[in-house]
Amino acid sequence: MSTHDEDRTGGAGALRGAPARRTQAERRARAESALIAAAARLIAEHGSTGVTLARVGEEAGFSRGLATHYFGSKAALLARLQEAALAEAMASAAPARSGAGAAEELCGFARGCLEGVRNPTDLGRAFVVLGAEALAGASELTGAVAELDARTRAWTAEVVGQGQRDGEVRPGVDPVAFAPAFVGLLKGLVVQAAAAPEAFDVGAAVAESERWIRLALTAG
Amino acid sequence: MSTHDEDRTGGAGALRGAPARRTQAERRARAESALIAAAARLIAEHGSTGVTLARVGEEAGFSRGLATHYFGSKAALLARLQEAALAEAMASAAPARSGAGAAEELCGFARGCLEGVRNPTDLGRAFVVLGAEALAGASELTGAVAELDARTRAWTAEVVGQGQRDGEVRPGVDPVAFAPAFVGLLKGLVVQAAAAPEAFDVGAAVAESERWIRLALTAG
Amino acid sequence: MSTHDEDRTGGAGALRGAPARRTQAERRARAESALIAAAARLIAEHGSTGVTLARVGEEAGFSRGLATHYFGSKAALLARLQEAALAEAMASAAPARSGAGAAEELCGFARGCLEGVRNPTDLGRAFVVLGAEALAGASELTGAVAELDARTRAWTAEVVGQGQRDGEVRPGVDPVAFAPAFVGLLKGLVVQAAAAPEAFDVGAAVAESERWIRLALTAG
Amino acid sequence: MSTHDEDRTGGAGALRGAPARRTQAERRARAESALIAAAARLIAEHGSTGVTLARVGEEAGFSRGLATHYFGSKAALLARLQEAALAEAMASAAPARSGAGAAEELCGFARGCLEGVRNPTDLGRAFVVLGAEALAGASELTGAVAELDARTRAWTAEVVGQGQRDGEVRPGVDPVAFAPAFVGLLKGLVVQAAAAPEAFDVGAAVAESERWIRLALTAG
DNA sequence: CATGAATGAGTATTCATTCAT
DNA sequence: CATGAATGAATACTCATTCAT
Repeated sequence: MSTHDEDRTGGAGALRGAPARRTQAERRARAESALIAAAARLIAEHGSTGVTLARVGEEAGFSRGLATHYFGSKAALLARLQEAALAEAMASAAPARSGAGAAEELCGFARGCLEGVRNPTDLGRAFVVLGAEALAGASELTGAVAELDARTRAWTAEVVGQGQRDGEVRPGVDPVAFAPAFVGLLKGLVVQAAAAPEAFDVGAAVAESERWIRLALTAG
Repeated sequence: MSTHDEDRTGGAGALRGAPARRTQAERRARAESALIAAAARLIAEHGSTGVTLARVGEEAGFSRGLATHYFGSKAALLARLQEAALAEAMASAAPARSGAGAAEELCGFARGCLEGVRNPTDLGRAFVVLGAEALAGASELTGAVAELDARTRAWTAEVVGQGQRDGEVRPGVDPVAFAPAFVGLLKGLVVQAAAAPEAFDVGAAVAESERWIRLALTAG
Repeated sequence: MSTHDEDRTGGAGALRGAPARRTQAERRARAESALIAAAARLIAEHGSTGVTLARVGEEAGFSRGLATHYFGSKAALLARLQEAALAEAMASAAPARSGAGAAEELCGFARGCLEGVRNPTDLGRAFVVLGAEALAGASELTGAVAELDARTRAWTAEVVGQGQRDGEVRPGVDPVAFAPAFVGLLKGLVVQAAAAPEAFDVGAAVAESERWIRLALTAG
Repeated sequence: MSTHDEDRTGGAGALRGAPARRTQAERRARAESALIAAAARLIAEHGSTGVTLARVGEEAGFSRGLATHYFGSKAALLARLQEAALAEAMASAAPARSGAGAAEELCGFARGCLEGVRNPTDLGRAFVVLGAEALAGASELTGAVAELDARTRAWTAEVVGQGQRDGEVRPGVDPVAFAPAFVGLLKGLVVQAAAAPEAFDVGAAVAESERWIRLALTAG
């Protein structure tokens, strides 16, 4: 195909060749994205049981068979979806150090997490749902969730340790024990909010959580 | 059949009638319990997808049709299971006040929760699994989980408020904001531990959490 | 693409034109052969169910769509394959008369058949498989197999008749009745050997068969 | 049905338990037989590819799902069918010794086989078809076919050996080498006749085969 | 009361085929 | 000419549910 284009366009062949290929590839990539987005939407709304390959195809505006055609199996589709969702989650899991103090950095992360609860993306919700279902142990996502947790804990412990070296954090604090409590506090809030967003004042809960974090870093 | 026989045997009807009925009712109750226990086991091990009415019957040592016969539909069986699991969970959700101080009461509850992670019951695991799947909103369990959370938060706030009236808890603390942070901390730890029990030191994390709770109750 | 290049390079058109076309035709013929060979391989290994148009293309080292592009439909591909396999089989079905005596000619043919069992070609195996499946009557190959049998019988009868005219074969033998027995003996041995090559001594069986054939030609 | 009868016949209550069960079991057994018969019919006519679980159910006069319900998978259904067909085939494969002479016994068997070609049962045709398809090596029937062949060869060798001990068969004949030739002759005739019943005179071919067999047993 | 036979709807998956590039 | 994107029909298999015994 690139040859055809080059044959036609003549001169600027060097630039044209790629687009021709990209057209097919683009079509494919675009359709794949659409399918994954559709799958995320469906999972976010109906759980992974509510997702069928046929529905994914139709939700994305294609035929019933396309999702199967691309991903081969439902498991593969879910795997791809998890990959995408995990990448999105990972991006925020261990953010680059901002250079602010430890307390500020941790509290900023906490606010970011809860903000994600208020304006969730389909992919984010799908990740939560899949992660939750993975608790049954049936899924391969279990490992991914565990890794994400571990990564966030490691980042937390590092921030706390740095705060100690900077003299901001009380020396008696054990960064390694601190981390799971911190991660737990956030996860627990997120899960509560996900189950019943209106049942309590999320803003106040975040503020209270920040109070806890600052106390845990500095008080004895 | 045994009823038929006993009905027919007539004679000592006055004496026989009640026991016979109780025997029937007991048998029924016993079989139902066995079915629910089997369902809990299956869900705990294979997730809610792995549960079929036929398998429940066989897992319980009965025929393939019995679960349908008793519960009528799969939805009804799951509802009954949720009910049972919820009852078990509720029992520990808002424990009777022990009379100890607020900090001690909350920390004791925290230790109890994490203990539950270490020695889980089938019903408990089934509840976690169903609750997790309920996040998708597809299930009717969502409401139950939310109610459980709410109840635990209410209990927490009450304990904190009582602590303030007793002078043990710092007056500046807002019990209503405190509660979701407390519940979140526990839920988050439980979920982390459920996903990867060996990934971190649960005991140390619990100790650290107690430190946080005591600080949040008393420090400024 | 190389053709395009050649088309474009123009210049020596008179000389280039024909070769270019021949190259095209050759390429096509070569690709078709490769596709048919790939199909034969797949059928020989996995039965006709294991053959898909896409797999044939890939097995041959081309794209998934090429087999469809060339043959139009699966039926057409199988037809072409059968044609090719039949041609190969026919070549040995009624070999040119060697000029040896009838007994020697028939025994030589028998040895050749059994040799084919030991070193089968993909095309040969595909023919056996397709022919076997054709027994159900679903395929159009049934006729081809029958024709092949008929042709071999005709050749056999002719060899026997010639043997009678040469005085080598006993006059009482009916060539037309002799033929199906001869063909049956060979087919039956081939099939037995194909089903379980190690279950009996093929060499001894061939020797015994030769004894039968010589006796049937000469003894009373 | 039998229950109805017995219900009507009254009296013999002690006999009641079993029949009730038998009715269910009978229903099942009858339906299973009907399904297998339907499957045999379909395979005989359309080959194993033409057999669908749904079609089997409908052909048998039941629902589309019943075959799956009973046999669990298509492979299992085919296995059951093979079992049944093999049992039928085995029954004639190594018949009880008739006490007649070796030649008579073998020729009688040959006539029986060819007779089976003229009046085939669905199960018999299904066996031939499945056996033929098994040549591709994909099926598990390959082993069954091989075993059937081996058994027939063993019976043949035994008959020949006994004939030698009786002085009817020439001592120089090797029973073990004789057997595959004999079995091959029959199989080959059967296959030729199956492919094209009208293409040659089966009766004459059988007579000629008998001539071969008698010669092979007695002539030098 | 209890069993299990029978049904049929739903779903994943395969694959020939059509069509755009 | 060649690739591969997209479709849709066919089919194996699962399972809740109904019904006969």
